[in-house]
Amino acid sequence: MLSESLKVACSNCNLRELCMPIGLTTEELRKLDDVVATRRKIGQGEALYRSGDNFTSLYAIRTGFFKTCVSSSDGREQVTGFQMAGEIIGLDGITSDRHNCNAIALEDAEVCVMPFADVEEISREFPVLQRHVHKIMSREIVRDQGVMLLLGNMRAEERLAAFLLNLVQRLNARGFSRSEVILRMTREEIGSYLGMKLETVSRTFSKFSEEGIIEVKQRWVKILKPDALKQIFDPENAA
Amino acid sequence: MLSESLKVACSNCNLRELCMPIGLTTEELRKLDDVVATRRKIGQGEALYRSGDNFTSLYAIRTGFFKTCVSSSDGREQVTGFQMAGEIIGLDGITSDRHNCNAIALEDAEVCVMPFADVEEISREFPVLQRHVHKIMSREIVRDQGVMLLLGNMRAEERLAAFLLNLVQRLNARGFSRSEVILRMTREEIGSYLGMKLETVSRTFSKFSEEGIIEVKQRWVKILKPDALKQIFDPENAA
DNA sequence: CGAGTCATTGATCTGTCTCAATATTAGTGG
DNA sequence: CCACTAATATTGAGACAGATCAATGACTCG
Repeated sequence: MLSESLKVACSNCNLRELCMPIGLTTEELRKLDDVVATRRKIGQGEALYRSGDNFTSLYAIRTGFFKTCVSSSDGREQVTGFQMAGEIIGLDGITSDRHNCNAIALEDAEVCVMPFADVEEISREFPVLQRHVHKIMSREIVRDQGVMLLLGNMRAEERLAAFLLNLVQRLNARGFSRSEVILRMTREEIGSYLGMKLETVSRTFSKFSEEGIIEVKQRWVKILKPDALKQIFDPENAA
Repeated sequence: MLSESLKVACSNCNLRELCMPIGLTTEELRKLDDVVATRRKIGQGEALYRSGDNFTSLYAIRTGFFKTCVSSSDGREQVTGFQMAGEIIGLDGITSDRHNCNAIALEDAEVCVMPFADVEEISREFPVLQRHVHKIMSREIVRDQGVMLLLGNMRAEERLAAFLLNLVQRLNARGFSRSEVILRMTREEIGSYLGMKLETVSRTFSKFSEEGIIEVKQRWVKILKPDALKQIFDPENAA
């Protein structure tokens, strides 16, 4: 059995229920395997791509954890998202054929390289895949709208609560614990994402901890009262 | 001559250099005319679509001015963007087949209705159009990243300066003045978009006015020193 | 012309930032 | 294996940008 060639196939990737192959037939999956021809490893702290780089491909994260960030000309940096296994990054490059943000690995990572020309070609052939690509882009737009709501309307505690819940929810969908997380990012990166200073992030963690809602020890966080967290950023709809 | 039928055609729409038909051949344009079969008028204050509505179509704005906004379950509203002639709205609905935000006309408006299934069909036929649709979605993602940078990193003055410059730049691309604007939105809507309270918006307008950078009289704004505005939110790269 | 919406301005309050000191952890080389 | 260094995290005290509360003014539209 060609275990090597099996490895690089979407058709038996254990992320296929989260990633690109979602809802495809065997036939469509086989075609997709041709698109995802190569893999790429990125060491911790390294960039998968940087703002200004030529755009050629989308990337499906196989393992590892990324942040994407934009920076203004005067050096201010804004983290625009954190991405994990099964998520697609690189969409920002399509408009101008150049990437518009940096994608940095927060731990050693591996991605599947999907040349965008090939993605488009196979999309023309398979409406199901075409729709899926569109949904992925639209999902990113909807996510961004949620971040705007967070940045524009919420207070520090609400932001951090929303952040934690979103993180564990996504990790849970990947088979990890719903209550324990090892954060892959620094307080500064969390703060940048949430529009607050690292000291405020740290203080807010401590506050939650004092209130018995979570337990924190540096990067390790345990959620003791998920409902209390929900109530913080969404008082009406707390479960 | 069938002046009526000419009117509903992309092929002789005066927005075709800004909107969907960008860069298409005559043949492709003719096909696009079939997609854009209908128009719809929306009165001031009315919704083109609301969060939760079934998603069926994208909309190209022909005339008028829109805001899009999301609201959290506890009633907080965040304006996520202001859209004008030639811009495409509705992309948020693709992921879940339901719209995820409200699109409200800020003045009487008319849109071209583009059933998304038709857009996808013609995209499969014409790679140029397919790429264009992808670029439109990617452009929205990049725009959203810019808003995140604004909301996460900038102070009130910087936000308002960036907002004004962006607005006149887009109006200018549509043949309007680069220095005078009639704002179509209230101070509260500007504030919601920029993550600040309406009083702060008003005060910041007044401050710019005192400094001789702009002239303001309610909804009417004249930009006297565009470079000074640029310098506020981008000290390094001011023209 | 009158009622309602929207904008401006003032006075005060507060959440978050800033500056600063200390503590913890991870990484490095002897 | 341990000391040393650099990076990261926590915590405190004080300052400030923007929020809040409140009153007045301007415009719009039936």
